[in-house]
Amino acid sequence: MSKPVDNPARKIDSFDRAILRILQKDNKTPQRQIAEAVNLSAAAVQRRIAAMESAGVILRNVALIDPYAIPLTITSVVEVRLHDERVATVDAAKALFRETPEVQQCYYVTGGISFVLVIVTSDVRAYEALTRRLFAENDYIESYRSLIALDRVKADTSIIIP
Amino acid sequence: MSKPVDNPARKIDSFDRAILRILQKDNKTPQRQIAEAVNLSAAAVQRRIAAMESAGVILRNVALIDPYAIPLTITSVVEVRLHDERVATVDAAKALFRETPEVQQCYYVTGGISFVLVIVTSDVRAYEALTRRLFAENDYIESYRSLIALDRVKADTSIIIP
DNA sequence: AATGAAATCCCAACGTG
DNA sequence: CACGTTGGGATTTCATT
Repeated sequence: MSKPVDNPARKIDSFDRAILRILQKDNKTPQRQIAEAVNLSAAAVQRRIAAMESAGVILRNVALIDPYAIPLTITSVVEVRLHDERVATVDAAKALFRETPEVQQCYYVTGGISFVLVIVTSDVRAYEALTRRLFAENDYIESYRSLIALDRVKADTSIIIP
Repeated sequence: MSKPVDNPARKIDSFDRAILRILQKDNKTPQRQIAEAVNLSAAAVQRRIAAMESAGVILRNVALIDPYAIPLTITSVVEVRLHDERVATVDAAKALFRETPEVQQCYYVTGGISFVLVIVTSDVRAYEALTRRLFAENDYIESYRSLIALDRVKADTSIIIP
């Protein structure tokens, strides 16, 4: 499982939430401006941000990149079914997906299938080659289904450049 | 479809890619340090970042937040099927998903289903209420299937706090 | 929690290959 | 046209009250 928080588990109050709401739109917003928006001093804002970073509430600060500009033109959602759900099998699959840069997201889910992935590649050729390597040539994967995205309607995700 | 790039379409060279690779891990990395890593001057790095921002290559700069800290404990992948694929119907669905904060991601896809959503809510009660409102009580949605996430194996996404 | 000082970083101007 | 160097201005960061 993924670890929720590093530190003691900080209590998030409404000030923290207000700050986070701003930082998730633009984390370069000046602290003065944040302070004014949430009715705190700049120093208080600064302390809270630092605390949330060390507590793991704020995981990372990143630039969101347009995949089409790289260009990474193919976005695909893939449903993966495993042969069995033994711990060793599931862990092996998780490790594989974690270390594959084209796999931008991976969820282990209930409901008939095992994993849902979001994959981004430069073109269909690369996509075809990747799915062959990841799924077709893989023992513990029973089946998979590709859903090619026609539109990334809402996808504010941190694209990893392979 | 969603707009790829605002400006003329900037050509991304290997310097830009190297810079982006750093910024998507940590966009607060000092320009001096980036400069040293990619063998450019700090000013050149600054110019390239500014150019990529105005060209829309860099969409936004955001903090990634741990949903469990908010706490938003339920992550779910939902497959949605529409009654028909007429433009008006599809656009209405897109608009609905765009304006619903709990819908963190939305892809319009091929392959038997219409949309794949990633939804995050505070608990199962909120999730139940949301799916009722979004799907069950909605004319143009034929069916949907919820896949509850047991593990966010890889999910470096910008969580929107509802 | 607020204030002020010090360090750091960002940004514009200029000059050069 | 893009890069590098330099200097001014702003912001973050830290120490003190």
